[in-house]
Amino acid sequence: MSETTPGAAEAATEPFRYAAALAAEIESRWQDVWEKEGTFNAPNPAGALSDPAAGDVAAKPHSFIMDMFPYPSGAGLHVGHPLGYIATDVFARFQRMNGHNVLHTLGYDAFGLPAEQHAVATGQHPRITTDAAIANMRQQLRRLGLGHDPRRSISTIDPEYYRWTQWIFLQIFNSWYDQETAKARPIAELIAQFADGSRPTPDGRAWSELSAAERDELLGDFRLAYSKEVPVNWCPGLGTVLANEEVTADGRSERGNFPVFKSNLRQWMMRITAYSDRLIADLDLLDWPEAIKLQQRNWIGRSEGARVDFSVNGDAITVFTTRPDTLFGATYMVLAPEHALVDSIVPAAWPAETHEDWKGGAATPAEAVAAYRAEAAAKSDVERQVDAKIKTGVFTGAYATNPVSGEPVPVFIADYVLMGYGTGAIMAVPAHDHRDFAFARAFALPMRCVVQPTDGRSQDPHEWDDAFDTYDSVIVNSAHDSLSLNGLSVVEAKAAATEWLAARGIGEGTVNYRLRDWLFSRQRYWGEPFPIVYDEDGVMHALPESMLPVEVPEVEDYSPHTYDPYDSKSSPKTPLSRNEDWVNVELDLGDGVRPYRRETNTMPNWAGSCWYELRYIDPANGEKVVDPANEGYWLGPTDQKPGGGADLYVGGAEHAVLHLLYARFWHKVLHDLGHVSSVEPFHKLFNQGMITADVYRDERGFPVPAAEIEERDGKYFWQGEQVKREAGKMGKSLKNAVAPDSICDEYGADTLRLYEMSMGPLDVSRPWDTRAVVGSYRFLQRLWRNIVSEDTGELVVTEETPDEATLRALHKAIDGIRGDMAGLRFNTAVAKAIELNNFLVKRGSTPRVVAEQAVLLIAPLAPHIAEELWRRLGHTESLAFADYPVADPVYAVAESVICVVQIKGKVKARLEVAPSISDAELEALALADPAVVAAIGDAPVRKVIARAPKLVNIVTG
RNA sequence: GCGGCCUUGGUGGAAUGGCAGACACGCAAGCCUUAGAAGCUUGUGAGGGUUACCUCGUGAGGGUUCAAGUCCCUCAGGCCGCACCA
Repeated sequence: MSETTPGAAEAATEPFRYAAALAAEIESRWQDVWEKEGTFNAPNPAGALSDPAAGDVAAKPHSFIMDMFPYPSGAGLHVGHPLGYIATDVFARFQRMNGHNVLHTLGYDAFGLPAEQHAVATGQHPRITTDAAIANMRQQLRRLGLGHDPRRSISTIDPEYYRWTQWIFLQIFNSWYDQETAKARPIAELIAQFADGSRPTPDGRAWSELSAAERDELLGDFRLAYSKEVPVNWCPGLGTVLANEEVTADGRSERGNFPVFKSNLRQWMMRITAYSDRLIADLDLLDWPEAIKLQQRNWIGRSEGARVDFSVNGDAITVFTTRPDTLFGATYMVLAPEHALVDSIVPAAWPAETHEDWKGGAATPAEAVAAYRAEAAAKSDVERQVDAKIKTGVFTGAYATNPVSGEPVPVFIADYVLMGYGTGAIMAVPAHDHRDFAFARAFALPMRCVVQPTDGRSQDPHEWDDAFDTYDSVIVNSAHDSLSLNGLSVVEAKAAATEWLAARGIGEGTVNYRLRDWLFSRQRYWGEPFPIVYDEDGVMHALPESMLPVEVPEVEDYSPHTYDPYDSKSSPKTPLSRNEDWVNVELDLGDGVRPYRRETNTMPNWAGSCWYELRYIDPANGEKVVDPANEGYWLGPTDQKPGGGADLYVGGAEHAVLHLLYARFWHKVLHDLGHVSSVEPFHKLFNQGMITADVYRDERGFPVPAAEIEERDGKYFWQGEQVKREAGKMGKSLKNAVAPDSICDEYGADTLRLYEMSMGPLDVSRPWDTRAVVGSYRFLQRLWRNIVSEDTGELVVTEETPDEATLRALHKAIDGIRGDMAGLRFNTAVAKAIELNNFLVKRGSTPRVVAEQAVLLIAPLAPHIAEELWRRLGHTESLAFADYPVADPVYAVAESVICVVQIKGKVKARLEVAPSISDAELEALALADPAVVAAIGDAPVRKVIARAPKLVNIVTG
């Protein structure tokens, strides 16, 4: 490739030409200047990063512009990765030129699975491979000329960073959610309530009578971070448990694509569910894409309904339903197989006349239940979903009583009812629910129609093909002495039924959420250790702040303990537990030196990214997670940002319910506890699209190197063989990755930046086309040529006063580009800059004042060439803080506009008119135009619409 | 199944309800060059006409409007999210 590189060939013969060699020289020189002078260091109002020389920064407008920080992969970057970084950099530079104090930096999210897997594969310690990957990435990104504040570039694996991750964990651990005030409070305040009796303990004993273990257990039910045995997603192939958000729709791990099983394990959880309502409500404060807000709302899944108690042999089974109006139609019940009440309701023998199909072939109900449970537990989530259409289950042998009809209803267990949602038990209304209908058909259960069908079917469900689940109808067959729902609409009946239940103490209106608590522990080496130890009695102790950070220990063997991916009976083992020297410690936690065992789970890789925006603000603060003065300055709420948060956050939409939900949750806890003034971490969110690339596959379907494809007559060949082309992601595995370095080598970083920004709107995916990059390169060459001679390197700008046409072209460009920049419409901003430049090319010469404005206009997009031209135009200061051009309204409006005259919507004439012309004048002018008169002919004019100054439409006939 | 988004020349894309196709790639012709590459100039939605110019045209069909790529409805195709969530 190097032989055909244009820059290399030209460098020797044309030293003054803006080609690769000159671009490379300019770019590395300016990158050095920026670094040496600390051009992009943003002063804080307080602390180590404040700068007296910067004046009163508090009085300056300021912007905090962020990227979702990268995971440093060993594979290196392709051109798709920096798209967002370039976009935020362009905007950050634009805002800086608008006088803003701009905080813009980039850190590294470096704990996590891939680094560990890479380390295991190469036999190198994860810290070594991760550091190497970060160094490589810094190198690649530096070439792009990103204006970052290097002092703020944190890394999550730095002990000085994760000591604060652990500190925040302790804040969360030492808090509980007070439903009364709807906010987190220190756990000490709850203990005080128990101690002084203002809050009774569950069993009524005094707090002082409880053992340490009992107190521990009780507080665990309140803490926002707690350890508990719960059904979790166990992934034997990875050897770790996973959060719900990390499991794909088809029941596999997002990383590695291994099957995931439900397993009851003691794990760390975060009580994110306490914040369900606030996480939904505060979305209204945010300037986020509606699609992302919707995804978060759906993920939290608020649904209003009722809890209803069904009695079984004196016990009550509580169900959650969104349709209390159909209570009369509940003809059986289903519990999740894991439901705690199952064992207590199962009778010794099958009731007389039990349907054979209900028994699952077992001699007793207990055997049937045991067999079904075993079967369900062995199923992976994948299998469970594949089998979703076929309803399975067994009868428990018990009957419950329908609270409104008083009828006995059989109680089943079935895996279509999930333990994790609602109460893990349902009332089944087969006539009006598709799943219940299918189950009832399979087990020959009775059905009752209680909602009047509106599609012509009869009221006998046994004649139906499927359930009738429309809300837009009225209730029927639903009355007894004290309650009649007949004739009520669905909405009215819901309220009436709920009220009736509440009055009798057997139910109440309630809200249920799909969101579950966040599974927060992983069986990994390469993550933050928990600042938790256990004493000899197994009682948990949080370490004091003074013992932070708990460093990741150096070990011989850091590989995870993985299993056969399908071995659902396996259970997790933590790599840290192998290291007895580290696990067993002697500490003085206030009552003398005692032996303790450390917690050996580690935090998930999301932990570090849950709060990094706070550390960007105050990276060197050793006293606090962030100085309130600095937090308030950069993130504090304002009229424009009612919840506060970073001014712009750019990243991929794939984090919609992972990182973005977790980070909002942590931020709210820190807010409640008084550590931050902002309620939300990110005010404006922008999702950039993906850069896609053609994938070429051979006959066997394997990708072949895209760079080696030859195209002939619309067909594609690799090494003489015809191959197929398809659209795909860009990446190493598809052999179509293009490295930013290769584009920089061939054209320069400014060309790459410009090309990426001009490919299309930032928020949509677009295909990479290496051939098209040359267009951006040519533009920069023409810009250069308008200002500097290619033959001599001398300035060629003229000292003339620009004529009016030139001023109009300039100010029209300024006006348009300014608006486009502010709206992140960089593609059209580039187009307008090219138009201005093309105008100057045609003009034949460039007046100095116009050249300077053009250079400033393009500076955020192509900063190196702009700095160089600015310097050559005689300026000694960097243009990073020069004022961005402002359009003069006198010239931004065209002197004359072409008005189109339409007759019945078809253009018949064009008039050149002043922009200030009135509708009436324009109408008169149009009707007098000979072409218009001719076109109208004899037809009567029925109506004339004039929209000065651009359009007149004459309606005839 | 539920929810959301998208569909414009050969390609990427542009168009506050007001001249569809800005800008760029590609392609074609020309200039330059020993030749190529690079660069420069001109042209480039489709069809018709010698020119002026005419007709058609934004996935398909319908509607609202003086006027629709843009707003509404139906349908098709594609993408994304959720999914046995009671």
